[in-house]
Parts: sequence; C-alpha cells; structure tokens
Amino acid sequence: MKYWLFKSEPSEFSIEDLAALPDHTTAWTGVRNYQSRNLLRDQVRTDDELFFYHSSTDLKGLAGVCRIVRAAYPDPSALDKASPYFDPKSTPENPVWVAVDVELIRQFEAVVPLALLKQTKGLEKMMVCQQGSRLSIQPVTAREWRVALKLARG
DNA sequence: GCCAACGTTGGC
DNA sequence: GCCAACGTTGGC
Repeated sequence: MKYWLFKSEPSEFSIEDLAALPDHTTAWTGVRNYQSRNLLRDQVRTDDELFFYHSSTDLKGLAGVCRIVRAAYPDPSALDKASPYFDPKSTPENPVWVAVDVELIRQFEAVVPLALLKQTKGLEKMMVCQQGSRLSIQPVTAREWRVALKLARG
C-alpha cells in the first residue's frame, strides 16, 4: 500500500465539502498536469491512503485522511464541454486525463499547518515541504506518513 | 497583491 | 525542435 498527498484549494473543494457528502466519497477530477496524471494512472491503487491537503489558502496544510476506493478511470470532466476542466485533447477513445474516487476516513480536528510540517524532524524531504512544490499529486513515504499523522494527534 | 518559478502552448 | 509567451501556483 502506498501513501499520497492530494492538493485541493478549499475555495474549490474542501475537506468540509467532502465530509458533507452523504457517502463521504468523491471523484477526484480536474488533474491537468502530466506528472500528476502519471502518478494517478500508474501508481495510485485502491486502498492507498492520502492526506487531503488544503492549498492556496491562509491555512495551508493537512486537513485529513482519505482512502482510494476506485483506481484510475477516464476523467469525465475532461470530456464534458460544460465543465471548466473540459479538454478537447481528451476523447472517449483516447482519454488523456484520469480521475480516482476517494473516501474520507478522518478529518483532523485542526489542519496541520505546512509551516509545522517544515519544522518537523523527519519531514525535511517531504515533497510538500520543498520550495516551490507544485505537484498536485505527491508521493509520501511510509515514514513521513507516520510522522505527519502524529502531528495531527497533537 | 505582487512577483518569481515552473509547466504548457504555439509560432517559427 | 527551440524558444518566447502565457497561465498557474507558491512564497513573501
């Protein structure tokens, strides 16, 4: 089993939004970066776990934990002309972009701030802690996962 | 809110 | 295939 960090801007879709859904499950769509796409398509598997990360907000950080409940499939938003994520390069025969389904396991009582992650021993090499870390889908090592989870418990 | 860094696109 | 222009994201 692998661990991941998925970024979402809370103004677009927050962990509160996910928690408000009756089944606590959503399709993770709209990834439009090839490096992130490749990870989603080739490495993210059912039952992998991920940190739901709030980006581009005053309270940047880890908001909770989710589980992959469906591995990569063609991203429907890329095929939907009405969607802001529509991409004419993507067709049903040749879907360029993929989505996965994620289920909320736990929302942290408080967001674990990025600044705290950066100060924490053992997380120096965590991708999200690196300067200018822009990937929206990031791998997390098992060790980083354990260390970061401890921070969430306070 | 501005600017720098980075990835992507388009023109040649 | 290169490179300039552009859009997006992150850092301050």
